[in-house]
Amino acid sequence: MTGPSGRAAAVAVLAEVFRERGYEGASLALIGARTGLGKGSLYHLFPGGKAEMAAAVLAEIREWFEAAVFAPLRGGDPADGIRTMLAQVRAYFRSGRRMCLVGILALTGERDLFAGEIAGYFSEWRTALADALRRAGHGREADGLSEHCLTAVQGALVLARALDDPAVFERALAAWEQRLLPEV
Amino acid sequence: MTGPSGRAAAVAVLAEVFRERGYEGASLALIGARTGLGKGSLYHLFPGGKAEMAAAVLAEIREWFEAAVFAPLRGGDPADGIRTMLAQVRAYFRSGRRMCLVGILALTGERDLFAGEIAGYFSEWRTALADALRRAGHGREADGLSEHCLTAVQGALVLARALDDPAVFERALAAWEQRLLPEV
DNA sequence: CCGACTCTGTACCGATCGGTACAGACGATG
DNA sequence: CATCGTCTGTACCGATCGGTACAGAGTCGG
Repeated sequence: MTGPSGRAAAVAVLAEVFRERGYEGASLALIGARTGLGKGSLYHLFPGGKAEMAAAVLAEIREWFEAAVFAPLRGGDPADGIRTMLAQVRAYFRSGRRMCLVGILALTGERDLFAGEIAGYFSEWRTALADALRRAGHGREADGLSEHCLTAVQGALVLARALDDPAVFERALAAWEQRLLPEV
Repeated sequence: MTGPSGRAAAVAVLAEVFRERGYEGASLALIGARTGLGKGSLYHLFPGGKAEMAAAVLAEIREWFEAAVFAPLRGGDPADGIRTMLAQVRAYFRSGRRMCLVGILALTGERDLFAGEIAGYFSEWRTALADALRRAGHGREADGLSEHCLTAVQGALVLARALDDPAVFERALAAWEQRLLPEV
């Protein structure tokens, strides 16, 4: 019964491959090599082929963020939720060394294939953060702040990779920690 | 003597194709169809093939930004330079409907091929903006502000496309106009 | 009118693409 | 041991990939 666990392990590897090479750049040959799975196994786990692999990765990402980031933002102390978000995001993106697959898929032509998942991911994040900010005392600023914080995270990932300097990402997160949680 | 003008026209089309499909997604067949040029002409204009096409596009982008954005930031009135930058960026990215090719190339595996050009583009922009901000009165904030402004622009482009909502880009630019030019 | 040179359409190359077919290995159940 | 469903390696498919070769069309100065 290696079914679900095997698939989960494959999804984790797939996520890294898609992150590093993009959707088109992740060939089945490369995927096979990295996962250690032949085409037979691959198409047994993901009968829909490459598109289903990417969809599975997106679903897993969404579940992870839902549990680790969005839920803490929506429930409990809002300041704690924001602190949790910042810490989880810093860890998830490996301080700027790991890219955001959702952002990558949004940029290239495959956006149309996964438009719903991509938009849902960001829009859920944005509204969850806005909710926490509203409860934390930011009044009508909450919506704008939330949106700008997400753009800052995405942009910091792009710039960190473009300049090959993870410190860009760290500085962006530090600045937003001060901006979202002004109380000392 | 259609040489240089023909090449310039081809580069303009190439830029759009790469923006829409990414480097790997822009096949020679598609490039041929969009430019109206056969492989013979294509390889006559760009003997280095696809890599040289992308390099030519990157060079043209760099020249455009150098003249339209970086130079105004470095010389003349700093506030005017910043206003010019915001207006040119808004126009260039078509209010969020057009993507940043440099950012796209930075994310996928082709980054290594063009690492120097990509890093140069952002680093030139960052230092030019920081210079203007310093001269405009922002003291030691200038470096941080400049970097965060660039991340905001890149992130806003990603989010605008992910949510299929150019207003995200407009809101980000408006917010940064207020932040960089507080004087009314 | 002649080469010489620039340009371009077409045929073609080997490699690789994503995807399919299928035989057999494997483990559980009887 | 027989059987059945799950899993997997391998051979193969047509299509497309980026790139090359080359013949011929157009365009010059001489």
